[in-house]
Amino acid sequence: MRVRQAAKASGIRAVERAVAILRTFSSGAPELSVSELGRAVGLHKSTVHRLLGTLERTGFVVQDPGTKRYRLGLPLFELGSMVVNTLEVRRVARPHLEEIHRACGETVHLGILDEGEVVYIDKIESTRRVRMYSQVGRRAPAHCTGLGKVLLAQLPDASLADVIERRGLRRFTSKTITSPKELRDHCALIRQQGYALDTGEHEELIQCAAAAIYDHTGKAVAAVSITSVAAAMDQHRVAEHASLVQQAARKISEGLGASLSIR
Amino acid sequence: MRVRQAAKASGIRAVERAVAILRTFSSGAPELSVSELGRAVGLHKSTVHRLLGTLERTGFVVQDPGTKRYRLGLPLFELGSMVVNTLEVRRVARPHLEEIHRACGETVHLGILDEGEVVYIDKIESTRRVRMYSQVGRRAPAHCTGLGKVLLAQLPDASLADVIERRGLRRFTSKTITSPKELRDHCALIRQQGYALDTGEHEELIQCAAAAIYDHTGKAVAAVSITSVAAAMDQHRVAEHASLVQQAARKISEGLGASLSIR
DNA sequence: GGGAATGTCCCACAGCGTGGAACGGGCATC
DNA sequence: GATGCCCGTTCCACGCTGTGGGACATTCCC
Repeated sequence: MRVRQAAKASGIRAVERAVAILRTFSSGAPELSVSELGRAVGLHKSTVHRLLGTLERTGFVVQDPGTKRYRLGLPLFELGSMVVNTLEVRRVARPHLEEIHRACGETVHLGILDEGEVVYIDKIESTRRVRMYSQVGRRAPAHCTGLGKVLLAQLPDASLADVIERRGLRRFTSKTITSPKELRDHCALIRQQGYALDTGEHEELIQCAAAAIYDHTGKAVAAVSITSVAAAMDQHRVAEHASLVQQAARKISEGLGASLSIR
Repeated sequence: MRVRQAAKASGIRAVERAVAILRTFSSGAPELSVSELGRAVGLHKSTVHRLLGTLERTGFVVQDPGTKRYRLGLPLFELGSMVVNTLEVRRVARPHLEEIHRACGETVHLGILDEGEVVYIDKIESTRRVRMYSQVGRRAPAHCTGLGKVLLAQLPDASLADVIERRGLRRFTSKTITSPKELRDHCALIRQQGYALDTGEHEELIQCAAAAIYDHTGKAVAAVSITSVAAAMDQHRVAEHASLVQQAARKISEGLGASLSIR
């Protein structure tokens, strides 16, 4: 047997393996076979089979009787829904996201920072024909997205440095900020102007304006953004979007009990 | 040690226990302590503590550093989102749900049947002041909800009997159908008219019209419903809602490849 | 019809998960 | 301020339980 992890505050192996199996499923590969999973997590197929059997009896995975392949099950969806449904910010923000959407018709996102990455926790789809593709629950890098940058800008210097070190500053387009110093300067600008712009830094044709949401302690807990296709944008629209997200972010922050004086 | 389960095609105990811990979290109790969890699942707190530690390192739970209590973590949300995002019916149905909502302004639900219960997989909130409370990801009984009944009506007799036996026909209001025979007759009516009505059978003042969605094999895979407050309803509105859900359900079914001739 | 890959089942071994006990800290009660 | 209670956490020896190899039937593809 191949040793994968050299101990280090070891957890329960069977549980870790079960989780690893679950996390192997992705949008690109929503259905996997025993053998595929075995290769992916580096385990003997009999071991994987047993783990899958256990997970199936809990409903966390389901096996297609025809193809014998496995998918994730609905109980996971229920647990996952609980996570966001109990996120107060999501509840409070929803009506304001709708208001933004009514005002501009573009895609509106609500996101938080987790482990140095952006996680989309709510979304209203653009009514326009050309749309950006995104999904609630997915992750995106922080250093090249509006939501991410506006949240990074609120981190203490040490935390920002930590994120940069752990996640790196991968280049996605010619506009992507890949130098730590440049990113720090950019964050200072974001703090000063009160919103972040992403001008094709993650995907070439996508623009984005984002503003941070604060809780009652003054901590930035989430951010709201408007995403649009760059071609349709001019200076005026950019300013309008920036203004919309700032207003909404302020109202949501107030809804979370943030005192009016803060920002 | 107390034996909880008398074997029976035993799975991996540690994994089953980990899942049991995760499932102990609920909307009503989104934060739990080691001891609470220990009591809930019937395990020694040191065992629970170790399982939680493992789950924490995978991100499935997070511990509040202050209160020491545990919550479910975002990775669960990600996995759960994947489950619905890969549900084709949800993608196909979304625009039609929006269309219904524009037409009537009421709460619109998309739901499926899982283990004899309704699971809400999408929702558009009513714009009216008085709203029904529901959450995507939650479950509801099938025998007393529009979504549930219209899906039960599509089950083979044996499957319906199985659901009744396993879930029972619990009474929620004076209108709730609690007799198997009555439910079967009611299902026949639903099949005949092509939609189901819930007139306060689950919650006193809530009315609901629902229609089933079929996939390319002709199997009912989901259902769409309009929920409204009973007081505001008259015969005409009921008929309108029934018509709306039927039209939408037909279009969604077509989007899933159901042949036009079926229903 | 052969060959390879698959899913499933079984088994003996020892590695790993187990729960009891013990420790330290926080909180309410007296 | 002392007391007792309950909490979360850590440690450890024991023996149960998860492990992976192997065998088998089946399916798929050359």
